[in-house]
Amino acid sequence: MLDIKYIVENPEVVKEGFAKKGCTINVDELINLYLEVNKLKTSSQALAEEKNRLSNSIKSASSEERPSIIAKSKAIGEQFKAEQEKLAAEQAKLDEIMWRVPNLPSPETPVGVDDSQNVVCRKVGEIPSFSFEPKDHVEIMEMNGWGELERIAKVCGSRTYAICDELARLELAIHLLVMDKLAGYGFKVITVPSISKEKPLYGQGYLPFAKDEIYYMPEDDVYLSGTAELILNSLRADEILTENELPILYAGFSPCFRREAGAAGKDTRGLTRVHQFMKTEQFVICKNDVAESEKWHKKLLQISEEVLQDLELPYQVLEVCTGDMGAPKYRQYDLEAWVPSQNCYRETHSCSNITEWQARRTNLRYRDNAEGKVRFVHTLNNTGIATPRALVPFLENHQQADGSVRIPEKLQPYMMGKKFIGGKK
RNA sequence: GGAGAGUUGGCAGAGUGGUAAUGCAGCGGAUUGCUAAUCCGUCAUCGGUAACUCCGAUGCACAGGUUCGAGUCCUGUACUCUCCGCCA
Repeated sequence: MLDIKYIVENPEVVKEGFAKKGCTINVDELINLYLEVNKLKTSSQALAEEKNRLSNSIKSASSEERPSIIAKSKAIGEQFKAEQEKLAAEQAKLDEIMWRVPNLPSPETPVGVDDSQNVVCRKVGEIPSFSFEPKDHVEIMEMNGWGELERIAKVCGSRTYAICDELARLELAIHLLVMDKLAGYGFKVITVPSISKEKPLYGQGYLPFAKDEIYYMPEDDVYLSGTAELILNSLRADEILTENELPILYAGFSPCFRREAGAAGKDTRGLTRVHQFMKTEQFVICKNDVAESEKWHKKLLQISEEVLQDLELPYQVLEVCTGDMGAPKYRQYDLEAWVPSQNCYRETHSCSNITEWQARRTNLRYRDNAEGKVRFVHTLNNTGIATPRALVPFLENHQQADGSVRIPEKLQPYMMGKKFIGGKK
């Protein structure tokens, strides 16, 4: 959500931002609607004022005066009610649009229409060369008896997964590694529910944009969360924090659910794109200052790069272009890890600065120390790690000739000291 | 699932139909001057205004209703607490 006053005062800036984001909302119509709503507010407030004045005079009025004042007040009340209804209708129109207004992109963000125009910032780590015919992750799992992908699809449907033995342990071990790392950086580790009411989905900016992506359970009027960001973004909703509480850093773990409705036919093999997965999420609430939130944005990126480095995976850093960024985002980096079987990099992390766009939706504010003013916070989010997707590059990059998989040094303490898992017995 | 109690500003907490007390914290100001204290001001959102320290509207969990007038009365919903039941 943007500040409507900012839109009114900077229509050209907003038009340019909308164009870059591929947003078709008509800014001039929006502004006119706002001005119309204000006019109605002014006129209905004048009636309210008169109505209050009359009502309050009744108490001290004599019994002869009362009936005529009551009659007058009643008549104005009717007028007021009619005016209110008009106002409510226009206000609802305005609100409906405001909930669809995207964040404006940062001036540094590359302008583009789709992912083909994302910019590669750097490549880190060496792409492995194998002295044998490398397998893809599904073959490695089959060879080691680590998967039940076909059977589980019959039981639970497509895009589900079941993994076994050392690989099951590995999945959890990676999350523990990431949680410990985040805790070391001062993040508060928190496990959150995967069940959400509707309001947080608007707060995050999932709704009204991506209704098809979300599981909904009508019996209970609740949704399944696609990310802990959803819950963490609303955890402090409606609060007025003190500036001294900031920044607030959360490392949120949760099972995540996505319908993947828009991804028919894509990544149907293996663990890349499943309906249910686990994610440890980085979430930051900081002061309303772009320099401050950009500093945190870089920090979150650095932490997730470290995660990939600890896992010894080659990766590239992308700066996502305006047309490929979601509506909430001011600036976004993606990390992609090398997947040998696909001969390309595939997304593992998505790191975003949302500035105050979500805070306006959740009404999350803080009182500024310097002036005692109430301001909206800035929020940022980044993947810590998401599994089983991260297991795809992991298994494929670390596979050995005998089918075993090497465990990087940083991860070994979480795997009971093992240097390899699987392979010929 | 059943019964009862509750939800008032950043926090605490009064207020049983007639303009939301008071205390604490934070912020601003003044005064005193042995390291702190005293006093004054200060809730949020929105509209008017070039702007405000000015004027006004709205807000007592949320949504309706009754009334000239609702924090207060009525209905529904959400959430919290207590007890009972069920349960991995």
